[in-house]
Amino acid sequence: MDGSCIDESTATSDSISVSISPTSAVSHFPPPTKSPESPLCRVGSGSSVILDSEFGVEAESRKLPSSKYKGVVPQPNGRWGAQIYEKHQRVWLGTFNEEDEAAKAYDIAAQRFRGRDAITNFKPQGEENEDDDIETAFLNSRSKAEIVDMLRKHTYKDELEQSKRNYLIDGQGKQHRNPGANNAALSGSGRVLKEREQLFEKAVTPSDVGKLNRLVIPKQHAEKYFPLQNVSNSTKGVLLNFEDITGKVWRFRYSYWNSSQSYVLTKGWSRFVKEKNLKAGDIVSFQRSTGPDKQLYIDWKVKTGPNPVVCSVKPVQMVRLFGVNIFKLAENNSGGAEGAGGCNGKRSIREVELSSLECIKKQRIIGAL
DNA sequence: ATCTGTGTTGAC
DNA sequence: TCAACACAGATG
Repeated sequence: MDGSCIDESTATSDSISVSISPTSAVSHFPPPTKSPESPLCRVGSGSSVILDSEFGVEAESRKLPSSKYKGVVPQPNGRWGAQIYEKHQRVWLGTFNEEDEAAKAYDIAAQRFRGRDAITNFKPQGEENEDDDIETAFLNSRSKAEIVDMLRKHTYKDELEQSKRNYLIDGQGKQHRNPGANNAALSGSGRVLKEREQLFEKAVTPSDVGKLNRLVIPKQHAEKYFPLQNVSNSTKGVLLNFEDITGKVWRFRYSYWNSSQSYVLTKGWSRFVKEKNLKAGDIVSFQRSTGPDKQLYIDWKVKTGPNPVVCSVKPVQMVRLFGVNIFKLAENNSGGAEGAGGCNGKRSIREVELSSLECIKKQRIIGAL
C-alpha cells in the first residue's frame, strides 16, 4: 500500500555470488599439478575410476567422487555443492549434506533460471499439477537472486510454504475476490494477498526507532489485538510473526514491561527498523488475516503530513518482469549510494534487483535492463 | 583448523 | 554449459 516499498528483502546483496573470471586470467598460474597421478586426472566427467591399479588406493582416497546429479559437485569434506551456470558464469547455490539435497537445489534454480521446462534431476517433465503452478508462480515472483539466497540459506522450502498459505486460490479455482472492498490486496510484486483487517497504525516515535530496540504498542491496541494470556507470557513475552508486503516474515518478541507499564515489541524490532529504514514519524501498520489462521501482517509507510520531508530523489526506472518490479537507479551507482542520505521519500526504491546476480559486480548489465 | 565457494581449465 | 580440481579466503 502506499508508496512504500516493494520487495526489499532482496537487498541482501552480498549473498549471491557469481563467479566471474577476471578478463585476463594471467595472475594465477595454476600451480603445477604435475605429479605422478596427473595422467590420471580428468578422465572425463562422472568418472572417479582409477585407471592405474598400482596407485589405486592412494588415488582413490584423494579423488572426490563425482555426483550422479546435474549441477552437483563434491566438496572435500564429503558434502555437496550445487551450482548452475548462466551467461558463462557459475552461480553458486550452496553446500549441502546430502547429494540429493544439492540436486534439488539445482532443480529449483534451473526452473527459476531456465523456465519450467528446464532439465532437472528430479522434476518430471510434462504434466503439471496445481502445486507446480503455485511453485512456478512463487519462483517467478521472486528474483533469481532471492531464490539463490533461499537455496544457499536452505530456506526455500519454508518460504514456499509460507507463500502457499497466502494464495487465495482454492481447489475449485474460485478466488475469494472481494468486490468493492479493499482488504484484499495485490502486493507490489503481483502476489495476491489474503483478506485482512486493519488493526491499527502507529506513527513511530524517536525512541521506537532509536537505540532502545523496541516499539511501544499503545496499550489500547495491545490489549485489544495482542492480548497476553497469562502472567508468564507477559513477563517472558511471546513470539509473534508478522508478514510484510514482500512476503518476508518478521518475528518479534512481544511482552509487557512492568517497569514502564508498556506493551512492547522487542527482539527483532531493530532489524525491521534497520531494514525498512524507519524514521521517527513514519507509520507502521498492523493487519490480521480474517481467515482462520489469523496471520499477522506488518506494513510501513513514510511519514505523511503537511510537511513532507522532501529529499532529492534519484530518478528511477522500473521494469516489470515476471510480476516483479525491478528498479534501477538512473546513474552509475553500483551500490554505495543506497542507505545514504537518510531520505525518507524514496527509501522505497531500493536497488532491488541491482543486487541480484544479474548485476553483481557487473555494471554492464545495468544498462541492459 | 576447517570449510566454502571461487579461479580456472578443458571436455562436451 | 558443465564438472574437475586446487586452494584463497572466509569462518569458527
